[in-house]
Amino acid sequence: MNWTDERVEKLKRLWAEGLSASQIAAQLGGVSRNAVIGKVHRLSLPGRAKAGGSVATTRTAKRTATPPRAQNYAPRVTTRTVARPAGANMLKEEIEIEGIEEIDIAPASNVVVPISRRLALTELTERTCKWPIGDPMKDDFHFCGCESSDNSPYCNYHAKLAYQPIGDRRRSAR
DNA sequence: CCCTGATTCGC
DNA sequence: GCGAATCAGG
Repeated sequence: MNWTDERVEKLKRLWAEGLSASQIAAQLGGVSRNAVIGKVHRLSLPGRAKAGGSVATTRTAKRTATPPRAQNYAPRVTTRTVARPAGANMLKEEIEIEGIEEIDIAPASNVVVPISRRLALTELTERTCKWPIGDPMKDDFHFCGCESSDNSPYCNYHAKLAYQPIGDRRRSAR
């Protein structure tokens, strides 16, 4: 990949927004984080205030202080729709999911709700939360990206929103 | 070990 | 100019 004007502009914009070099590299595609950092230096763009610090982490910590709104945590397991191609037959598994009793997933008021790091698909690792956010058909589609809990594709918070592990599913009375 | 940016230097 | 390798750090 070469540094076209378009890619350079995107680099400048994302760098100014505070994204890390690796995140920018993933957004641009075809370049490593080293390439991004090298380019930043060659462009004489202002470096980070504190070397080694994580801007994304800092922003997350700052925004986490925002009190969670109760509206976001209403039980919704039984009403959550499952995305699938139009006209596709409902799978047995999905039918069973609709039978799960409602689970109170509202966190206590003192629970810290992780804020999305807004990672792109290519930025996900084995230890980042893979909870999708937004419309996959739109530009701003991203994933939570918070640190995932052990043996889970999601962070602690989103794991509570996701379906329960098969072995732990509680059936409704009906 | 995960990650961060900074620097060096062969290409 | 480019970026992998490396360094120094959280």
